[in-house]
Amino acid sequence: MDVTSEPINALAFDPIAEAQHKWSERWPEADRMAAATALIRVQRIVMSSVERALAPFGLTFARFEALVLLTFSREGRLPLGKMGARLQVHPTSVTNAIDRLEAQGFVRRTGDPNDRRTTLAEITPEGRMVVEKATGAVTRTQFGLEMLRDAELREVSDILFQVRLAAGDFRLDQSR
Amino acid sequence: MDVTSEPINALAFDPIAEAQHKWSERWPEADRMAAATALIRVQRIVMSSVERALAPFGLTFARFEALVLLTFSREGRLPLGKMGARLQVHPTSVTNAIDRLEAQGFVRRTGDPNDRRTTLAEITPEGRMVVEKATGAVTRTQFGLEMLRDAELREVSDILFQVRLAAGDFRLDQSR
DNA sequence: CCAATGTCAGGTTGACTGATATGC
DNA sequence: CGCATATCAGTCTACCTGACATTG
Repeated sequence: MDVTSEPINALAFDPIAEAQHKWSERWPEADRMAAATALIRVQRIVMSSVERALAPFGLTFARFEALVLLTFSREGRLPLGKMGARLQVHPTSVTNAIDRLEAQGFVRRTGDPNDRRTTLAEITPEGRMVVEKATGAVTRTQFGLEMLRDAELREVSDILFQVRLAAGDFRLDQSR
Repeated sequence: MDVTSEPINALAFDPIAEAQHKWSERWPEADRMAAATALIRVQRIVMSSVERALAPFGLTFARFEALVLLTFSREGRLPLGKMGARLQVHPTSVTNAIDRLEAQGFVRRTGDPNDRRTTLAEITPEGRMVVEKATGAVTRTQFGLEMLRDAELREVSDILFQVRLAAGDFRLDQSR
């Protein structure tokens, strides 16, 4: 069952507000707890919206992200290690994702003549076709955020930018 | 469009800002894509902060949430179905989480005399002790959101409240 | 009889650890 | 030699589907 698309059992009140109140009676940082919990819930809403759109194409979010990253690259291919760094996923997860995409015919592994340690993933014409269609489907779901106005989207992005920056999610120097 | 009003050199190296720019050249809803991606990344930051704090206690986030929910209940016990509804997780996930918590001695299953279909999970004294210590550890990590001020936390909670409401995450009526 | 509750079997996914082969 | 790159084996958590027994 899909927890977020069709609520199992809609609650008669906001569970986060309730938890925030009870938390504050015993522990500090209730506001932070509430924000963190809201982030976790909304991430599930977004994920489930996106994955529902991707399922008909045989793609998961992780594999979709990898394909999109390849279409953004200049020549449609990137070293696996670089993909992992950019997508912030574990090296073995990249190997796994590329394994599946290769089995589906959406990418193909190539050797890098300049550095024979590295493996390049290259998007195939089939991969380009599926990413085009899948992106259309994902865009039409609006990522589950159709109720937010531009100003709110920007607000969220701005605040979360600070979190990502402080957490070292990326660097401000030129290392690419 | 700019994601933030932050230093311009930061934008060039923020992978989300970069993706937003490239996305906008080919597809609509780039702002929504950027906000959705930021939500997913920050959720990972929050999760990893919390799970790192919980690991020494043998708890995962899901099991910790279940324990906290039980301490918030009047008598320290709740039907499994109700817990699933409150935590928005799949029934089989509740069964699994309670299985593990029971094996750890933090909860115990009880029958409900009023409705013999339901199973109650009841927190044990050991469960109360571990949740107290674990909550302290989690609170000290500030959920990975230590860089946000109160106004920003509230802003995030308010905007995400709209998302949760529209997604049917809960209902707003006064019946309890 | 039908609905609700919890459980179980079986499968997928993503992430992690530790070890390994290869090449810089 | 140390270090980087990718892979593999094995493990773990969470989640899902479909089925089932029990009870209201």
